[in-house]
Amino acid sequence: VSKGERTRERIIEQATAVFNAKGYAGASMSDIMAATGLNKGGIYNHFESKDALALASFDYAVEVLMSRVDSLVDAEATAPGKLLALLRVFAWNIKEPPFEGGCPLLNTAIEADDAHPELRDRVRVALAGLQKRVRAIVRDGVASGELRPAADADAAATVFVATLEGAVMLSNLYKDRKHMARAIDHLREFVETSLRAIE
Amino acid sequence: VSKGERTRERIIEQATAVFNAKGYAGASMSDIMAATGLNKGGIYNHFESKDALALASFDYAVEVLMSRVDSLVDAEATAPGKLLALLRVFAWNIKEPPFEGGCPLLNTAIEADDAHPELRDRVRVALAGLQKRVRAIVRDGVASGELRPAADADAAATVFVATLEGAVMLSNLYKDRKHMARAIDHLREFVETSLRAIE
Amino acid sequence: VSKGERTRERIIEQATAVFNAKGYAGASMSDIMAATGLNKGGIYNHFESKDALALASFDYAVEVLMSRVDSLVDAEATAPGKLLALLRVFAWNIKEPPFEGGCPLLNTAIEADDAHPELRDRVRVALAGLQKRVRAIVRDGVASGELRPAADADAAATVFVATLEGAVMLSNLYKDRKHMARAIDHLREFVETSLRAIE
Amino acid sequence: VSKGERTRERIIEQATAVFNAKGYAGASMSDIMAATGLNKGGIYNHFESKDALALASFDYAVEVLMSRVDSLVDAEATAPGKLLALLRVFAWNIKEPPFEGGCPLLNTAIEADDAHPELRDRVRVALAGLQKRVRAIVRDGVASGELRPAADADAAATVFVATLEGAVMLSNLYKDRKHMARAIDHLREFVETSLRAIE
DNA sequence: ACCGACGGGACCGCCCGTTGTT
DNA sequence: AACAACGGGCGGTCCCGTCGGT
Repeated sequence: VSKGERTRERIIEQATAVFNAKGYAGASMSDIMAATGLNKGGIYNHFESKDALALASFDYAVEVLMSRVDSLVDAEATAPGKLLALLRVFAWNIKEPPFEGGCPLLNTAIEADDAHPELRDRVRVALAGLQKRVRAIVRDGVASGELRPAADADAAATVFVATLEGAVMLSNLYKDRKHMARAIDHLREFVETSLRAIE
Repeated sequence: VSKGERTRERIIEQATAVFNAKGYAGASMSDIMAATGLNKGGIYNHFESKDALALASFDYAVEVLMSRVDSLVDAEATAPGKLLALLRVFAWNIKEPPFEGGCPLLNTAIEADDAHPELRDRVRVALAGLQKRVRAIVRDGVASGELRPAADADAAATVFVATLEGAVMLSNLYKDRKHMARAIDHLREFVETSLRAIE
Repeated sequence: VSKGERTRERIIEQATAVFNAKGYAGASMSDIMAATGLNKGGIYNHFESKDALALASFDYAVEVLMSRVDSLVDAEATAPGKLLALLRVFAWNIKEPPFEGGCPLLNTAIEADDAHPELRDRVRVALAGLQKRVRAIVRDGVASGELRPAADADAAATVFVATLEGAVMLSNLYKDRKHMARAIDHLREFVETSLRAIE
Repeated sequence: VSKGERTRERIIEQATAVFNAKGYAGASMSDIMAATGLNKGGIYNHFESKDALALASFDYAVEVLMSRVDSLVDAEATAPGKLLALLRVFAWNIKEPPFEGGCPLLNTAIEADDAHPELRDRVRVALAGLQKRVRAIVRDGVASGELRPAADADAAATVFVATLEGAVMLSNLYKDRKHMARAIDHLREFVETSLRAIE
């Protein structure tokens, strides 16, 4: 791995933190210069524009987030276990956030929606990936008989993502994890009483 | 009402639309000049800074939002009726949004969280108001026997707001109302099976 | 005439001098700020971009140049007289240049040719106007019998403009009016021996 | 010839094209990197600054230009023949330009006049060389009796260069060779009727 | 001999807010 | 009450040139 390669990675890591805390528009290249300790020339050697850096940073954030999902969800064998694992990921993210300033998916979805088409498309893909994950778990669970046949995979995907992202917003706004805890309790109850197959 | 008073109102209304679509940092005074048809001096006569206008605009947005809540919720007599009415408010907001660019509460919560303390405090108050509303309905419902005694008013408040705001984000991101529809279906089911008193 | 109007004129006058001396690309907005004594905001209030100012400046330069042509050429009654008057205009421009840095038409033609289509189109129009002027004089002179019937108006237009602009370049390069003087002598001879009707 | 030597030549050749098309100020080292396929270090190994490269490029352009002059003029034996050969060089340059973007002598004379003293001095030398050439031909022609004794060598030098360079400007500006054709016709006529000795 | 990372600075354009003028 | 001129400053981008490495 060359020196430039490592610098590029370092820039992305630092920039992701800055972008997530201040927003893409709110973060200036000067902020990123300060965070990386590099000068203008040093950054523009690796990224041809602020936008290019923003996209790379978002991709990196998604990668980090999904690796957390993978590590906990893949460790579980059953469908209900995987769903509960996903809830623990969000609890983890609140307790030990990978990035300051809240969930990059939510933040970017809000900011990019009307302002930044390219970024918006990437959030769509990323959030669709998260929903697809839930959907697949539910479908597999239905097929294996762990979840009841009537379980609606699409609906579950929306409900999980919406509730959890909404709870991220509330917990960060009030700096109080109780909102996430309540959302998780609710979804756990939802899994147990509405999705899990009746023995 | 004086002429100046009416101008001030007009500025706020137009500015609210601009701020909600572009964000507080992303919207420039030029944007607001263009939206209002006024010149700099005309605006700064009524607001001493961009920030002051932002605060007034946010307050106005909350007012509009809450009046929708009032109009539908107050028309219902029972606790379950009021909860379902709240769901209809969010369906309404998706179908006929009072402002372009999504829910001002959510947008502002995301943008102001780390960047704008004054605004963040107001979002806290506004979202607390919304939760308090749910909480009061649930408590009244429990007291009146319409809802089961075990219904957790605090948890319900968080779950309602989190799920609905999360669904606003998804529906706006994908320009597809189905996410809101699913969230509403879920919450309706939640009301019927977990909150409503068993006869 | 409002104050802003007068400021705008002043900016154009000063900017024309700067642009003509340093070229459009070579002149910075800072140079123009220094020349006008105004700040960025003050200039961008009157011109939406450096380009817009460049175009206005070029138009102004052409105006000044053509007014010199008008004042001397229109004072003459005969075709040969008008042609010789045009030569005196170029002598005047060398002796008392309206702008530092040479002929704006020549400078702009060279710089804009490959780099600035909008400006190039304006130079084309301006230089075509100058040639048209010569052409009209020659045609009128032929019609009136002052010039010989074989006089080629188109060729004369090209020869006059090419020779004089080339002489401007040489005189400015060597800071020596003799090149212009020689070009003028040559063209005067050309008028007398090749164009003027034989009595 | 070493490898470095050949690289140096290649850089100069490519840079000359870039400088002539974009101007010395308008051309960036990035442009030259792109044109040469070399990287910064590769170029700065051979030239200590952009300026040094600009000077070398100008010298190279002059060399190419003068070799065209030599090849056609030296092939002629008589003074009038040499003068007409010079006209054919300019026709050739318009039809098959050695460099994109017009005559390097004219371009550089215009751009460097007020902005780049070192370069300006070199243009002076180069254009003085061209005029000296004409002057020598005329003087030799007078001495040999091919041209009439009254022929003014200095004036002829100025007139030739001014008219031809002016015509280069017009032909390039309008992308139309007719201006050069007219200038050449005029100068040919000038040679025949004003310079050539009367038999 | 050549590459590539990087510093430091200048560019144009836009920003917000003030001030004088209608 | 509203307009319009203007100051001062920061935004992202690109520049030239240096220097460590290959």
